[in-house]
Amino acid sequence: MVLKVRKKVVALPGCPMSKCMNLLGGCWTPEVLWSLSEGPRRFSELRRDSPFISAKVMTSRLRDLEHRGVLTRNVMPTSPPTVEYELTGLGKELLPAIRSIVAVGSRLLLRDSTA
Amino acid sequence: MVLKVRKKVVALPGCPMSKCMNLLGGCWTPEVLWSLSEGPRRFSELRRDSPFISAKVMTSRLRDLEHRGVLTRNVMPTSPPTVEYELTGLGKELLPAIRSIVAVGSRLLLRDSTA
DNA sequence: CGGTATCCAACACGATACTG
DNA sequence: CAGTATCGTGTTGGATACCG
Repeated sequence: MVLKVRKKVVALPGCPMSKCMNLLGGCWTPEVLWSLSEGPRRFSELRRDSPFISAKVMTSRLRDLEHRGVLTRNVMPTSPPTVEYELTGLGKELLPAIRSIVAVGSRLLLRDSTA
Repeated sequence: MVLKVRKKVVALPGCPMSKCMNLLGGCWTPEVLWSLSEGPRRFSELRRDSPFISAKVMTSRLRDLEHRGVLTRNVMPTSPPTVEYELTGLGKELLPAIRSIVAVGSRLLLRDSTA
């Protein structure tokens, strides 16, 4: 099992920050979005990107994001079913925030290893 | 009671995003940091900024952020005790990410009202 | 492959009451 | 003013097993 830090995110509707945090505040949500940021990916690819996310949570996160219009789910009618997830315009609008988060995180990591 | 959306944030150590989300992924954490972004504030001021945060959560959030080095807690030896919270350098490093989040959220709100 | 259903335990939150 | 302690509650995520 992976070391985990869990916290809850509660947000107030109508405020900009909440508007955004509602979309990316979910458990593992930023990771999923990040995986999708460079193009469409399949379910199993996403799972490989983030092996520590259980299938249940991955599914629920994807469904959630789909309902919120952040990504689309395309089922290809192949013999072994293939499903592709892709960010929508709305999803892509979230990327700057995610990139900022990653950028800040990277700086913090550097700082740690430097210190 | 306020409409709430709750989600958990689980993060993996060693990855930039987790590094940052660990710091601002907590419940109400972005709101608190945002309140502090323009200068030191007292406990009661913070509570007024975000009336929907219970005292217990506010305290725990502040303690947490203090331990992580995101903010400092200064107790002034006045007769009614006065406590001021202020962002540290680390805390200020998080602001760009928060600003991005707010910026994206604002755009999303506009989009909503326009649509 | 891409899920879904069930069970389960862990938190983390809100409310309340009390303190220096 | 600025908390802390306690209780009760509910959501949520992990694990496991199963399906088209």
